[in-house]
Amino acid sequence: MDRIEDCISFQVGKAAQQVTRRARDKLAPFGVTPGQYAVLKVLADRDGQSGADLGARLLLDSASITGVVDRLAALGLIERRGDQDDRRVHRVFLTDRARDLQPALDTAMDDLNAEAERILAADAARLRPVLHRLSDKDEWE
Amino acid sequence: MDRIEDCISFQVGKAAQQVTRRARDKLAPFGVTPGQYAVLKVLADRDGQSGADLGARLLLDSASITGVVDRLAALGLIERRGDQDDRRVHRVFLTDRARDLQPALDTAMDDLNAEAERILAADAARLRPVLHRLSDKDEWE
DNA sequence: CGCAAAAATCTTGTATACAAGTAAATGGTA
DNA sequence: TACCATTTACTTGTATACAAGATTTTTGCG
Repeated sequence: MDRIEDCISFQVGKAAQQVTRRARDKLAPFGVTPGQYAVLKVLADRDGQSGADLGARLLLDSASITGVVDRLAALGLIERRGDQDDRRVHRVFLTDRARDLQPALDTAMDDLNAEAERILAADAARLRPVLHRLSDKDEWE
Repeated sequence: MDRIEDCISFQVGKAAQQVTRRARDKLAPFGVTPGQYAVLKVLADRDGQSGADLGARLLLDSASITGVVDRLAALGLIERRGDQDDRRVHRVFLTDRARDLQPALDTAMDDLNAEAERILAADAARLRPVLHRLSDKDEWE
């Protein structure tokens, strides 16, 4: 590899950076970041998940989850409640404010996906499984 | 989009995260991060570039460049020298230590690329132009 | 039962990335 | 020439992401 631009890690990284930047712009009017949106989205699917649940679903370690959940709590979008049976576990619940906000956030992200699909055109269908393979740590040796 | 996993921004982001994690592991024995490697690689191509040059090539803003260059300077891998003609400009030069290190870093990253190509197999050739389109801000409306 | 291993969360420190704003220097123009 | 917009780099503050480690609680095993 002579040029950094030919390095696959650079190429994937820059694509992600650009897409994330777009997501940030789309979500900014609602005061939410892409990472925060991801947590809200997972909780909308099933409320009251633990930090470990969120980390497993979003492929993030416990420190990253703690940070995002802290900020969502400060925004009044989620609440932490201790689990009754296992006192190590803190479960995360959406507030009414988060539930009110959700449709607008989903619309913004649907916009983003539509733009990406337009750019990708016929390659969109092929791209997804490829990205999935790269994301899977078991594929790496 | 019902699930965050179907969101293109999530998929690209997680692929980049995994690849970057691999790059970090490959480069860690040499005390260098992926971002630092990118700057060294660009300087190996042409020494003495300005911060603005580096930012244009690596698609980073001036604050990010300042940070990476600061840390490379602290590691003794680069030196800043003021430009004679334009006193706003600080040019960045590789040290001998960086030049000695470069071949090992390139080998590590070549390894990473080979692994990625193995995972991507027949899709590798198709993936690159697609990522390039996603990275290009002019493609986005 | 009692204790070591494992699990869940949080803390601290490092490295990006970006927004917004500052200061110094340059350049074009009236 | 005087002045203002632009450019370059730096600073500050926010948000990730991860490594490493501390704490609390649970679990499994002898």
